[in-house]
Amino acid sequence: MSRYSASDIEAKWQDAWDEAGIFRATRSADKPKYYVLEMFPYPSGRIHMGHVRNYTMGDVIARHKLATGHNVLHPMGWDAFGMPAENAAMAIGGHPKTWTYDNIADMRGQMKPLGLSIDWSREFATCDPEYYGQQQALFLDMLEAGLVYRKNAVVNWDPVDMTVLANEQVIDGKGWRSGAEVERRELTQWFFNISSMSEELLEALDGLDNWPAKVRLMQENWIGKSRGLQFAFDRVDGGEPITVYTTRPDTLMGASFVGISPDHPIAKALEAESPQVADFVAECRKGGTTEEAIETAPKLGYDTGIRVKHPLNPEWELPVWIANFILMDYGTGAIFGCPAHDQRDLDFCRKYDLPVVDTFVALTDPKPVQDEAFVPPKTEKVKWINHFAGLDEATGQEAIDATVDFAEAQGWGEGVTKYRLRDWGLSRQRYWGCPIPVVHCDTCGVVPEKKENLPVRLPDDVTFDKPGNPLDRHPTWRDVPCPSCGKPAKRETDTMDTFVDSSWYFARFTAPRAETPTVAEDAEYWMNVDQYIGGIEHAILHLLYSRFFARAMHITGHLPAKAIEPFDALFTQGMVTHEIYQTRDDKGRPVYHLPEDIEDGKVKATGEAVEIIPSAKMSKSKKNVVDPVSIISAFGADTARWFVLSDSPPERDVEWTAAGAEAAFKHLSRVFRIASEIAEADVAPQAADEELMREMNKTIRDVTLGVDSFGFNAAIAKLYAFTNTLAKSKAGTAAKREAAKTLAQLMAPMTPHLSEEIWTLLGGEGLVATAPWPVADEAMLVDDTVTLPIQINGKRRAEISVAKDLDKAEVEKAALAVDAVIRALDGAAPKKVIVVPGRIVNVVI
RNA sequence: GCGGGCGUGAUGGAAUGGUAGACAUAUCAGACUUAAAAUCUGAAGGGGAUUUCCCCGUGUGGGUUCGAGUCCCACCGCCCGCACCA
Repeated sequence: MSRYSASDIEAKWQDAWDEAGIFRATRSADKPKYYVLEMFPYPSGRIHMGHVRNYTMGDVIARHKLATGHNVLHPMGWDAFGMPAENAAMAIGGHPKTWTYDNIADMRGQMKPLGLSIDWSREFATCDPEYYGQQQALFLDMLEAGLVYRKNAVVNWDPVDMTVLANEQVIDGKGWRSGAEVERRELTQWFFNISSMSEELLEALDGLDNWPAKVRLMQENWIGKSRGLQFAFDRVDGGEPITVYTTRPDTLMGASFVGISPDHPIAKALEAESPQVADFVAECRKGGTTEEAIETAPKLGYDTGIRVKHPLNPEWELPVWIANFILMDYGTGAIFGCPAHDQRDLDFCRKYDLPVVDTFVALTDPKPVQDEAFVPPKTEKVKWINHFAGLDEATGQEAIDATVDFAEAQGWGEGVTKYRLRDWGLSRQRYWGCPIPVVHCDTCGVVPEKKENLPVRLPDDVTFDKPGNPLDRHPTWRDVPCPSCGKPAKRETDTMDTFVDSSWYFARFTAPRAETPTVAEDAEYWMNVDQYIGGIEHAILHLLYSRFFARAMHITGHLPAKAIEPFDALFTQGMVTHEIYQTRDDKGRPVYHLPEDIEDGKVKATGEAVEIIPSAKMSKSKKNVVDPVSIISAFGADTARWFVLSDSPPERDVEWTAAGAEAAFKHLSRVFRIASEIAEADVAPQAADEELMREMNKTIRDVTLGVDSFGFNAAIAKLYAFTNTLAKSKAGTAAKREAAKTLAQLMAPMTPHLSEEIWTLLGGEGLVATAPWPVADEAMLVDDTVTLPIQINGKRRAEISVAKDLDKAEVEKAALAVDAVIRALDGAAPKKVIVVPGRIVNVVI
């Protein structure tokens, strides 16, 4: 009998699957389709355990669906544009293209040994001209449909690197790479008109029943719908009225000032003529943009001297202040401050000695506001003081509605709905991205490139030795004739945000080689993605952008109406974590050590004892990483796959431990050994056969349920238990053989190579991967006799064994005859006896 | 501050309102072995009685129920997301 040798087995069966072509997705009318997709990776060059977990989960689903008679689409590609490639080119030379395609080759080489059931014939990278050319075509269609436009926007500009920085690349107001003070610059940029779909994107969240509630909620908050009143304050000096937006118009009688943003047009006008205002505004803009800085920044205000009239009482004048806490981007950039019912306004008024007027008080404890604003839930009833629309006791919401009606009836304000969601700026002043396919002509303006000229390819002959965008200084690429009038013109040198690339790749997988972005029949057949799997970190941007793109692609005729919500079900998996091993150097600074350099809590090389820091996400800087490649070479892919699924529920983090990995390997070896023994045995049928078959059918039921409901860890626990049962069973060889073959089938989604080997060993026909998934025999799931626990007053005191269909009265009789019950009753009659058939008996005394 | 989630043995975790701790790790004991590894068998929530019996036990306190880890209320702790959003 041979030993379990993962390396021999795994390569052999991967070849067999390839040869049989069983993972190639095909359209056919006779089978239902199933599209399972894991979020595609960025080609960093190395796969990590998080990838293994993510793709294994998808693979379990894909293989299970294949075995249950579906046409499965399970593709893989590369999110291949982006800054790391350019940074590498700047840091170590070379070309982003070479770097990226080399990385893709390396990663594919690391991924293939995992034995994933991927249709590699559909693979693409977003930096393939065949892909980004179609993306350019989509862009042009969206431009024509009014879904893309240009406007000025303020960006973080790094004057040394001559590039735009994302917010997270600005650290303490300085560029993360150059360290230069970041400037705010206004540039003309391209935007997707995602805000035009705010309401639609919000409402459709309701239909996404198979998405985590958490993700839907995060998107809802991100879209940020609010309903309020918009109205204007007339200026005493007759200047342009100041329009404000408020979600609490009911507190208008508590207004004590009007506040405007430092970026408000009035503030800007004053800035130009008054040095004091200019100083103040500069002060406001100085503070950092980090959350911490914003949070701790004190309230600053500047009285402009402008006075406005209260809309309900023209005699009542309010001062206009510039305040640093008012955002120009939200609402109208101007508010009225009601200190009694808003903490920010209260802080502000206390600081600048402005009046505080209560507009309502609590019903039970009516006292005026001191240092804490009174902000009860909008559903709580409160007592109103001198309410203009005549309310006395009412909830905040009722008062808001009444106020909006009142203002609209009197004609000085209107109810308005606003969204926090802003348009998606897609311009990046970068080389390694999808070129925006337009030309700027002095005569014709912005001219779309002709579709027959697509793709607008990135030029290869670029250098990164100078700061700035190489496209911008590439004359032969940049200087082109205008597609419209033919006069000399310039190409757009901005490229697209990489989120664009990942916003439609799922659609492209349905027809990856087509000469159009999608093909109607393929999209109709394969869409939607039945199960999408990825990390929670993409809960907002990637998923929201994809939902927008799917709608845009429908509008422009590239996706069917059913695909506007492209992901039917979403699963967000947890991370793979590991302990951190730390020592300290002679200056007391922490030094981290790789897990493979540690033995018995000591550094192998030096014998120094390490401090163990609790598990955290695997990261290179903390060195708490385990390389999938070395795990595969030590134990095999099946062990890695088994372990990442086994120890924790898939939505939670799983801790990688050496002991756990080893245990997984031992278990798979044991399964192999048990199966080998069965294959060689010859024992006649035994009385124990039936018991084994019953357990087998229960296992089929439980594992199928587990695999269907992302209960992978629970399914694996059942497989462990069944393996124990099989190992100890006294059944004959025929029954054991059947049990072991079923075990192979049930394990196949998780450990496909080992399962094939066992399947063949036991004389299974063809590949286990395509063998029909076992179905539990209902008759075998019900035991003839059941053990019922007997409770006395809800506490378990005994148990009885009864026939499964014994009627309630008989069960009650049997229960009352149990010693423990007789003792407890002590001759008295029970108050009540509850019999739950097949479950439990509870005797109340 | 707002919103959401989670608290179960030494550890990861299991449990359609119905025998809490499945399964696994670590631990301990035994078998096999010259020995070790591997493998196999068994023990194990806490406490008490030592025969198989009793008490306590799912963060804390209350409630609903014949019965609560599970449902409800309050509190404590931890984690995540958002945030001067008017």
